[in-house]
Amino acid sequence: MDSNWILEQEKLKSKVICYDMYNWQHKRCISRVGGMDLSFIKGDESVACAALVVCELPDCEVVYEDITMVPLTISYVPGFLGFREAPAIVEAFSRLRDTNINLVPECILVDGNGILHPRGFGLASHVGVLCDVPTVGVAKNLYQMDGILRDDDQKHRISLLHEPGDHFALKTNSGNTLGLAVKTSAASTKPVYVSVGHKISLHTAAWLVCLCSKYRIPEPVRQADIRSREFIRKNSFSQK
DNA sequence: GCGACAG
DNA sequence: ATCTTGTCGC
Repeated sequence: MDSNWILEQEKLKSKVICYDMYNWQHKRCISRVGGMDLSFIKGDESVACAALVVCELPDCEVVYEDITMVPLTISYVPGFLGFREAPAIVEAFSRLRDTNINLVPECILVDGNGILHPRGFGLASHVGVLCDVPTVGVAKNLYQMDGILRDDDQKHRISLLHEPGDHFALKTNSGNTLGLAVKTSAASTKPVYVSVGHKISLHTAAWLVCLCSKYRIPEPVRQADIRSREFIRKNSFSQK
């Protein structure tokens, strides 16, 4: 079952575009940024709450939200997160396109990695290709691979990050830059790991993440996280 | 065999 | 991911 997933990732990965398809950064014309996240229930592996929110710049005011309970068919397997979480987001994005095309965001921030992934195809790229929308991967923890390690050198470079916007490249042994460790808020010690999802350059991706960050986690993703958790709590799905 | 392992 | 409250500090 794993080999089929690898073939599927390789097939979809060939469609990934790692450069800007629009000139938002130069013209400063981004108006809406999406964010997605899934929350789970402690003792229930069968369902999860998926959230897709749309924030409007420059203040990241939430102008749209789609919070839904979704069935889970696949368990979490490191390296294959897309197969577990992408379907719910693809459906939510499809609903948004069908019902509120005027609120469709220019880009979606995804919690998880883009091409900063063992096979270059993380959740953010998965969502980007399936929805054919620009995406950025924003991971809270580093997925170690190819010489990109949480070693002392890594810790040292993190300690050198001071101002929001400070960052350093995450390079493989062969010298390829797969992502950036970015300090997004003055208060946080931990950086966020940004990588290209689809149809955006790494530089623009980091710029956008910083543009949307009031706290460590960029607002669109943070709001999706808050709202999906709250939905589970209010509906007492936890007492199962 | 042992350790690693986004969410 | 989730289990979990308050608390120390800017």
